[in-house]
Amino acid sequence: MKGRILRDARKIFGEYGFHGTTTRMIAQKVGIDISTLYYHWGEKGDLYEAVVQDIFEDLRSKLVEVEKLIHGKPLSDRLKIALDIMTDYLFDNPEISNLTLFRYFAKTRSESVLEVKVPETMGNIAYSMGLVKDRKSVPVDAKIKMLALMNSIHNFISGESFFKILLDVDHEDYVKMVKETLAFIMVPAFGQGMKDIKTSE
Amino acid sequence: MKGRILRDARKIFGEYGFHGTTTRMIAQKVGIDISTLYYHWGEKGDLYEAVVQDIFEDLRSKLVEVEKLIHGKPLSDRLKIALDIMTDYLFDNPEISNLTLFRYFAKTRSESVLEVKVPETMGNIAYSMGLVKDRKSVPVDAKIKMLALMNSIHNFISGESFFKILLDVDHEDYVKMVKETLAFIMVPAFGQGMKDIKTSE
DNA sequence: AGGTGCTTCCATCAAGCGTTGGAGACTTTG
DNA sequence: CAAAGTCTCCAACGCTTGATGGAAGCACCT
Repeated sequence: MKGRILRDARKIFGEYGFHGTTTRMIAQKVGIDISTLYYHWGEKGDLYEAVVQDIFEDLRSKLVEVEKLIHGKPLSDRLKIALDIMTDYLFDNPEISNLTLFRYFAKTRSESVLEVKVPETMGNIAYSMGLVKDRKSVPVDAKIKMLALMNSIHNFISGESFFKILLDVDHEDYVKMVKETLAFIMVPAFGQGMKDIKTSE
Repeated sequence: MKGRILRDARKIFGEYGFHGTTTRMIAQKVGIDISTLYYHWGEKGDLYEAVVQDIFEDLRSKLVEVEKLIHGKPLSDRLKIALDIMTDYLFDNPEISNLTLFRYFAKTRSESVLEVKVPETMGNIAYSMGLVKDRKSVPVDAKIKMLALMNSIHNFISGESFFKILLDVDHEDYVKMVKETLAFIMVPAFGQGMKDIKTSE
């Protein structure tokens, strides 16, 4: 039950954000009384924290999976494959993108432990992309590039409902266009700008 | 007074989003009673619509200004200048980025007339970037590229408070890094991928 | 059968929300 | 000077919110 609540809370929080979500909405989605929800998770903020923690872990383990998959391949292949897999994964779990962006852009009320772990993750992505040689000491300019990369994907996932109407395409075409656009932008940038580092491998 | 309310409402809505903002917060910021606010603007949703409309017009007129400035210049210069000016402008008016992203990513409750005007704007950007030759008939793949471009900027503006801590830099360095990163990613992409169109000018 | 611990629901609370009515104050008009 | 109009605030409304206390159900052990 505790897990079921967490799973449904993810979706609701992801759609409406922290303020836009009410505990009653979550309880209704699960099909239980609100007091049952409070029994298992305590206050709303605690549940939210747990949800954020949860999606963060999911995202991180997915990134590890991708890293193993692309290891050893040439740079532009690595990037294309990673983009492809991550895009598919996030389209299947849009709450991850939604909540990540919510966390970035909406006013934070209480600083959590999570914020320390995000840079670490960005460093890991930079490493598996071959942008840096040492996982431990990642320069800020590499981190901010990975941030831009990740956010571009998140944007397209979270904005789907809006952008789909705007571009007047269906889901299938939208997914295809997103992948093409991401490749169009990212491959030249990271392919070219990184050649100096690449040759030293 | 009506204008003063609009100006302050922009900031509050931009920081906390629609649900995160209360009419009392806005009134307090302006320094008036809530009923005065209601006297001038009616219900919260109407004020919010007005705010969104307002920032949209601001953004559009700024884009027109940029278009005039870069007209006739070679492509990579156009892009660099446009990025530079828009980044500075949005750092000065972060509510524009905040509200734009909020509108894209948070659940919409009532479809507005605005949504029809956004694709038109994206088409105009694509035109002034030299991506398309005809302002009237802009293909979807050009629009989605402009969307990606604009969103990348918005992301860095809206996420500043979060990313600044994450990267452990101050405002000045952050702005510098953002500009470098945007140029790093966008210039190769649009410089290379667009050469075929460029030559036909 | 009775007790114990865990889980669920009903009823309810105080606080905060969006919103409104009405009474004053100040300016403009006759 | 009075009347009309414009603006502002105080007080309050009904409703939704996050949150809780207590009773009922259920499985398990003795």
